[in-house]
Amino acid sequence: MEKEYQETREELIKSVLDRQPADEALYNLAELFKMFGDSTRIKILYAMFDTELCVNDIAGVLHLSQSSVSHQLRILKTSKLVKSRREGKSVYYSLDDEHVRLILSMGMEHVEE
Amino acid sequence: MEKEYQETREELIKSVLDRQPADEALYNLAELFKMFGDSTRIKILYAMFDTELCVNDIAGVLHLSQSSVSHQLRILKTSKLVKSRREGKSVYYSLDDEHVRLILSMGMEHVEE
DNA sequence: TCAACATATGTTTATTTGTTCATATTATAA
DNA sequence: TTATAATATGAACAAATAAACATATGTTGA
Repeated sequence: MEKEYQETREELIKSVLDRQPADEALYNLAELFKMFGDSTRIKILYAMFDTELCVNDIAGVLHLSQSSVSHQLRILKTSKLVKSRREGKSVYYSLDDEHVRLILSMGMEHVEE
Repeated sequence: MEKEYQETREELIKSVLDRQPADEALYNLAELFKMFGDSTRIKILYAMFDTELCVNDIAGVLHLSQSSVSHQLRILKTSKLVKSRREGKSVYYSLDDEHVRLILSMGMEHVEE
């Protein structure tokens, strides 16, 4: 009856709230995925999937402007998705973390279905 | 020497290009991640992590407007991340795919470090 | 120190996108 | 069939953001 349904519903709502991660965690999670949510950045990340590359190489390979690549790399670095090291005039970028590869692969799997 | 380095470099570039997925696949991948790249949508998805919910419940639990939730659910449904079934006046939404849970979990793991 | 090369960064602009408000659609019960 | 509840949708607006352009910074070799 009505009363029982109400209680069950409230319990459901309560359990959802209990399981729901803190807003801050979810905000950070969204920020993380946002990094992968742009074609240019995805291309850059994939190009570095198993090798480090310098800015000019990335721009050349992907037919992007140096400025655009540099801007995006900065964003990716701020988000700790890539790291860099300087060698002479060049700066070599690479994926910062095995998780980045995992997330990329997992997403690609889903898309390829 | 210069020549050898050049060849190695060119080979590297070539191998990167060989491994790089098609632009269309990368575009689709970016579109997928874009869905997870918004706080509101992430909250909605997480709320449905292990239960179906109707629009009003989601709006109530997450303190969002009915309109906003409905708009976002439509976007999520178009992207095949959620599915829905109607029961009387209510429409129940749930995650469409085990991959969605996996991607959420993988991302959360990375964030929680 | 100066020229060149590689990268970084500031600014502007155009586009995308999430929210709100108003209204339409759909379904149920009286 | 009419009132009400639940959801969907269209339009306007504001905020976020990616790209382009110009310029600055840093590095090396002559």
